[in-house]
Amino acid sequence: MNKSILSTITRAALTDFQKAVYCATALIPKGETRTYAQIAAMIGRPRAARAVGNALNKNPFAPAVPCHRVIRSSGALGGFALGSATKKRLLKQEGAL
DNA sequence: CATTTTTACAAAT
DNA sequence: ATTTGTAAAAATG
Repeated sequence: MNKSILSTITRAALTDFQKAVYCATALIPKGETRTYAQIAAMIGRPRAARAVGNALNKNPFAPAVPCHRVIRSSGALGGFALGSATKKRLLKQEGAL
């Protein structure tokens, strides 16, 4: 309903946490990868790896932030809005894999 | 504004 | 592989 849309727009303003996540993710050097835990630790929330993934998922700067460089500690690519296949391909292209 | 649900994680079992 | 713990946003009321 309209209420949901309004709620989304109201919260569309980036929070400090989101800003930190996008910044840290954008700082990842090309050809390297970071785990969600590393990003979380970088921004001061070492226990918020999950929240980091959440922020990247909503990532309003889709092409601005290299979310494809962020993977899980287990080595899994995690998820990707454009599909895990695309993410894997991008990492391979950069030489991260 | 408070409460509940969901989530692209991580560590332990 | 399954369970538990943690953190934040979106949805719901």
